[in-house]
Order: sequence, then structure tokens, then C-alpha cells
Amino acid sequence: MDKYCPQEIEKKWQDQWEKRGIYKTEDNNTKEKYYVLEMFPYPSGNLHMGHVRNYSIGDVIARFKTMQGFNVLHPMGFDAFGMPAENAAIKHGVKPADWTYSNMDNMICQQKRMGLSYDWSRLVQTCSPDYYHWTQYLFEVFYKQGLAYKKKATANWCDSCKTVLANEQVIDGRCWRCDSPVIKKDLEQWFFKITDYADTLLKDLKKLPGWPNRVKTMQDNWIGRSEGAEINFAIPDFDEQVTVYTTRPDTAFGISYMVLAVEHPLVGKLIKGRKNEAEIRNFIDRVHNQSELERTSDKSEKEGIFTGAYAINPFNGEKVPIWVANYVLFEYGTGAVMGVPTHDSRDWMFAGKYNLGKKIVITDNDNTLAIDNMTDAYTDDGILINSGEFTGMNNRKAIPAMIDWLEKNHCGKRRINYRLRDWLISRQRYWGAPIPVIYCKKCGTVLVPEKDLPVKLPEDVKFAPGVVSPLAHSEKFVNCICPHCGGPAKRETDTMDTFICSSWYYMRYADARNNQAPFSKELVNKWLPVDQYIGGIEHAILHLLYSRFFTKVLKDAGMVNFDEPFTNLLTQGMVIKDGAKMSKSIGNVVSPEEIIGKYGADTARLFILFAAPPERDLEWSDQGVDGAWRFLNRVWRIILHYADIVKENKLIDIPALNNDEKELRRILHITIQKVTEDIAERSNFNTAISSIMELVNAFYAIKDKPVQAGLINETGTSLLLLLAPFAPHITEELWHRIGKSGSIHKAAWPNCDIKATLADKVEIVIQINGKVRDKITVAAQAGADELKELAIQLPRIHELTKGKTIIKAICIPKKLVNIVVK
RNA sequence: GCGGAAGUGGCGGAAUUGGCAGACGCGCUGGACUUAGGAUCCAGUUCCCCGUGAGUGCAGGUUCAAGUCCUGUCUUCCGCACCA
Repeated sequence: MDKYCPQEIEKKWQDQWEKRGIYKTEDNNTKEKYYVLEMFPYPSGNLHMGHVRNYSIGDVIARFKTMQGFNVLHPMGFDAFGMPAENAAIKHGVKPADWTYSNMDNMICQQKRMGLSYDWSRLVQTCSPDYYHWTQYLFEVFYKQGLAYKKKATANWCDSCKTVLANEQVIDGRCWRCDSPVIKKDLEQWFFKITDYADTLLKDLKKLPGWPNRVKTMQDNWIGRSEGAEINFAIPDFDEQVTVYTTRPDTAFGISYMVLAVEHPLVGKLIKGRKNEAEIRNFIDRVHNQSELERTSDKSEKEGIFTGAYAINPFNGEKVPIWVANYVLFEYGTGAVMGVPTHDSRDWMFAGKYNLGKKIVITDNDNTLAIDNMTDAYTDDGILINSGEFTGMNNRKAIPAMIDWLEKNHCGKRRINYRLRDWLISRQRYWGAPIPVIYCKKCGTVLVPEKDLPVKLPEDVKFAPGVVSPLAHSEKFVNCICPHCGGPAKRETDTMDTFICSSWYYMRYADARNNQAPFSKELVNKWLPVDQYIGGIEHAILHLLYSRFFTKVLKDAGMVNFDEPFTNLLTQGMVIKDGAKMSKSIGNVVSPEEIIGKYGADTARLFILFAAPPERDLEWSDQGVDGAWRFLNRVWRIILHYADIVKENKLIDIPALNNDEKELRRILHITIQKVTEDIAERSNFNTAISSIMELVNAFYAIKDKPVQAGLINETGTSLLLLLAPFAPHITEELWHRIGKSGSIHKAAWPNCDIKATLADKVEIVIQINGKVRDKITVAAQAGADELKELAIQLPRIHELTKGKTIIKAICIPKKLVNIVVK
């Protein structure tokens, strides 16, 4: 018998598969479609174990669904724009395009060595003009829908990447990519109006039962919907008015001051000419220039200063002092808040520090609250007091009543507010899709006409450390002709956030080579939505929220007929070693190339799927890899041991099976049932593999016994079929060695014979007071009464219950008898 | 602070509906085969005071029966965090 040598057979089959095109997906096919997709990678140059895990999971599902008779779409591509290519250009003088394409070539080789069942004819590379042509086209779709606009705003600026970032891309005050602190900069930038879709994005989370709750909760929090009211306060001295947003209008009679954000446009007017104007301005400048990190840190103290101006509380006509303070965010709500120290903890602290008034307007049921014995605000529900006509009302009921009052008296209204901000999409970088906009002195902002797309990236661009917006330095790129009036004009020199490229790539796969449109309606609606999407949890908000937004916009634009892109989402855990994420700086990286070189792709895949369920973090174990390797060798040997018998292709003679044979066949069909369910229903590949291992153990157990050739045929063939999605090469090789023709990966998934899974005899546990005391083997169909009789008569049970009263016996057929004694 | 997930042998993990806790794998121990074994095959492996014993972070509760349900509590990880 020859040895299992993955280095030989894996290459051989990969070549064969490619030559025969067995993973090419047909668009015209009557079988039911199934679209399985792994998040496409950034082309860093090399696969890491996280990729191996991601692709192994997707490949199992793709192969399994194919064998189950679905028409499977399983494509791959690259999220190929982005900063590292420019950094390489700065550091090593290579062109970003050259660097990126050579990295992609290398990674495709590595992916092919993993034996993944991709339809490579649909390869998508977002940096290719054939692709970003349509990214630009979609920008124009957004623009025409009124969803793309330019405005001056205080933006998050990463000084290391020399570009702005969207809110979602600032993690704890730091840049998501390079981790350097983010600073504030006032800049003119392009935005996508994702806030228009805040409500739909939130509501439609309910349409996603196939998503992990964790991800839905995170998106829910990120969108941050709150219900409340706007209240207008007059400022008679200035003939002005200021509007606050609150979720607690029921506390309005307790307002003792009001606070504006330092950026609030009214502040300048209110403080002008005050004797301490300079002092106030100082404070405002200091707060405004604080970094996101400092300003939102929980350590930073609440600070404020009185403007000298007063506003009128519309409910009771009281004069309330107007302050400015660091804790009020200009971007949220109206940038102004009311201060109710007695019923809001932050206000309690602030009022305590600056000696502002406190008045109780909601009391607990026993009416025991008193300012003097309060140590913090009372934020619970209760009954309104000191609240004019609303006094005596339950505060929950008072909220709508008081909003109605505001609306009737034209001094406020109901308002729903979101935490979500518009998506800042322009980047001051070269290696991205140029924003297809031209600025003309006469005509203003003009879209590049569709026929002139794509706006191509120029190649003669200089890269140097610290250069902002390299495109802006390319004369040839910047200067152009206005498509409207034909006069001289200038191009937009910012490129698009790469998250835009990745917000629609999964649609492009449906029609990847289309050069007339991003995709044909027919094909995108045939294949989408993605049935199973697989990727890391780190995109819970970023990519997954943006993609949902894109899908909804394209649906409203009539380009697609579905409104959620991913029906089922599987978020895989990290691959860790020695308790930490694999990283070069810690030095705990295990390279996939090395593992595949030594053990082959099948072992690597099998180990990574076996070691933990997909959602959990996976601790890398070299010994665990050995275990997977040993298992495949066991399969190799047992199949070859029986190869000649299997080749005879004898049919099974079920009535002739002896007990040992029946037992083996029972295990086989239980395994078929379990593996099918584990893949299809639970995505628990680890338990699927463990049950295949049990089958192999059972196969070994009958090795020295005479076994019917038909059963050996059934067992050997089914074993390979069950294992095929996990270890595609070894199973293909053995498939041919047992005399089968055609690829195993095109063969039908085995069916479970339910009758075979039922045992004639079952073991029943006999408990006394819930503790196992004995076991008996009885006919499977034995009923409750019969079991009880048998149990009580057992010598051991008889012994143990001697002198005690049997109160009752609980009998669960096929499982147990529990005798309750006293 | 708010929200979420998780705590099970020496290790990774199983137990899907309340019904034998520890499947499967690693590691370890022993045996067989062998010139040899870090190959292979077989067996054993939760703990202990070895029993009518204890045991799924801890303390209670419900139940004939609890890893699973309920109450409280501790720890770890993750997300959000002055959001008015």
C-alpha cells in the first residue's frame, strides 16, 4: 500500500479541477441557486490563518450545497484599493498598481493551493478600471438621488494616513487602520446621506433572523435611535431662540439652566461685548481644539462657563442661565441641552460644581425625595410635582401630554433622533476610485458624464512621505474641460473611501464581466441576496452597515429588487496562539504556507474546522494539526484496505446483516444524519468532523471480522462523500482509487436511511433518586410499564431499595427509569 | 455606567428538546508489532478519602431528574459610552 502523500495528490487534483472547470458556475441552470460568500481580502501579499479559516468554512458550505444539488455561486476577489499600496510606493518606490497586482497574484496562488472551489472566471479586483468604472457610476446614482453632497464640517483627521475618516472608522478616538490618534479638522468633504436610511436600517434588522444577535445589537446601538422632543427657548435680550433636544420633556419644569455646545452658532452673539468675553473665548477654543480622544475620555471633567445670557422656559416662563460646556456635542441633537440637575446624573454633577439651582419635579410614590438628602439625581419614574397643569401625572404619561402642549403652543415638537451621522466618503489619497466630479467656475459642480467614465487614475504621480492628496499634484489629472460648457475646469482630487468599493462587490460577482453596467438586473436578482456570508466580527458595523445601506439605495433606484444583501451571516472568531491574536510583533504567527507545505491543505483545513466551532476564537495547536494529519492517514489506509472490495460495487443485502454489521450500518447512517444537520442547520463543523471520526473508528473496529461486501461498499463510499467538503483532495484521490468515475465533488450527498439508525435494542439507565445505579439492555420498543417491572426486579436495585418505600417510578422509553424511594 | 457573550478534565472542546456530564481530538499511561519508533494497532485516562462519594465559576431555588430552567452573585472577554 502506498503512503498518503498530499504534496503529490493535491497539486494533481487542483490542476485537474481547473482543466475541467468543475467549479465554474452556470447562470442558466434550473437547479435552485445558492450563493455562499466569504469577505474578500485586502491584498496584503500573503494569506494568514484568519483567511484560511474564513475560506475553509465557505468552501465546506459551497461543496456541501453543490453535492446537495444546488447551483452554487462561490466567487472570490480583492478589496484592492487602500493605503498600504501607497506606503509601499513611498517606501520602496514601486507603483501602487504593480505592488497590488503582484500581491494579488501571490494570494491567488495561495488560495488555489488551499483547493478552494471558486469560480475564478468571476474574479473581482476593485482597483481595476473595469470595476471602479462602476463604483464611479454608482457614486453618480447616489448623487442623482440626492444622497451624495459636499459640505464643510469638522472631520476626523488621521495625521499619519494624511486623510479624513468616517465616524465608523474611528475606534476609541484612533484611526481604525493605523491606530494613531484622530484629530479634528474643519474641511470641505463629500458625504453619503446614510442618515436618510437610519430608520430603515434599524427596522430591517428585524428582517435578519439569520444574523447573530450580537451584530444586530451593535448596529442597533450604532444607529442609536431615541424618541423625544425639541423645545424652543426664547432669548428675549437678543430676539433669538434656541432649541434643545431632550428625551425627558417630563422634567421640563425642573430646568435650572441650559447648555450650548462650544461650536453652537449662537454662542458668538451671546457673549459679544461681555466683560469676560476673552475668558469665554479662551474656554471655547480650548475645548474645540481638544482631540476626540481627550474630549470623550471618561476621565475628562465636565467644564463649563456662563455666557451671561438668559433664555425663557416656555412651560413656566422662568429665566434660565445659558452656559457653554465641554460635554455637549454639537453633532448630536440640536447641540444644545436643558439642565435638570434633580433628574439627570450629569446635570446633578454639573450643577453641584457650579452652584446652579435644583428643583424636584418628579417624586417617588412615597414622596420622600428632598434635595438635602439626595446624593444623586432621581432618574426613575414617578409622579410629577411642581409642574403646573401636569402636576400629579405619572411621568411616562406626561411625556406625550407635554409634547402635545409644546406643539399646540408652537414652542416645540416631537422628534426622533439618531446617533448615526452621515458617511464621510472622500479621502485625500491616490490609491482609490476617483470621485467623478468636475468643478467649473461657470457651471459649478458637474458630474463626469457616464460616457466619460471611468475617470482613470493617472500613473505619473509622485509619492513622498507626508504628501497630502497626491492627485492634487498631478496637473494632467486636475485640469480638464467642463462637460457642460466646454470651458476650463478642475477635477475633484479626492478619492472614495475603500468601504464604498466593498459595499457592492458581492453584487458584481453575479455579472462580473459586464462592461455595459455594474450588473444586469436579471443576474443580480437571480443570484442575490447572498445566502450565506462569512467574515470577521470586526466588520459588524463598518462594512456590513455600509453594504446594507447600498443595497437599500440601489433598490430605491430600481437597480435591484432585494432590500437586504446578506440573508445569513456567520461571524467567525479569530485564530489565536498562546492566548493572543497572531501578530508579527508578538512573534506567534504560524504561516499557512508552511503548514500546507508540510501537511497539505486537507490537513490544514480539517484542523482549523475541527479545533473550535466557527464563531469562537480558535487556539492554534501544532499537536492538533498532527491529530488531523493522523486522522486523514487513517482514512487513507482503511479505504485502501477495502478498495478492492468496494470496487466490486456490490449492493447491500439488508436482511442478511448480522448484529455487528447492523451496528456499523447504524453508526454510518447516524453519521450521515449528524453531518448533514451539523453543516446545514448549525454550521458546527467541529462536531460534524468528530462524528466522521467516530465512523472511521467503527470501520476499524470491524476490520478483522468478515463483513458483507455490500456494506463495505456503502460505508467506504459514504465516508468519502461525507468527508469530501472538508478534505477535497484526499477524498477525490480515494474516490478514484475505489473505482468511481467523475469528480466526488459533483457526486450526490448521501441519504440517511432512518430505518438503519434505529437500534433493535437499547440501553436503559436505572436510577434511584436520580442517581445511576444500574443499566439494562432491552428491546427498543419496550413500554413504560414493562421497563418499570424489569427495573424493580434487578438484583442490584432490589438490594438498594430494601427496607425503603417506592413512591413512584418515572419511565422514559429508550432512555431511563428513575425509581423514587424514601 | 449601559448592552451582549461566555465560565465544563492537564488542554481544545461535546452534551441540539431538562433525562447516563466529559463525545471527538490533543496530551499522558500501559500493551502489541518492531533492529528501532516521535510510525501503526489495541486498551486506559474528571477528581478523591474508592463510596449508596464528590463534581459543569460561586450561593440558593424549582423538579422524580438541572451544565441546561429561575433568583442572586463573582470573574473574563467584546461592543457602546458625557448621545441629553
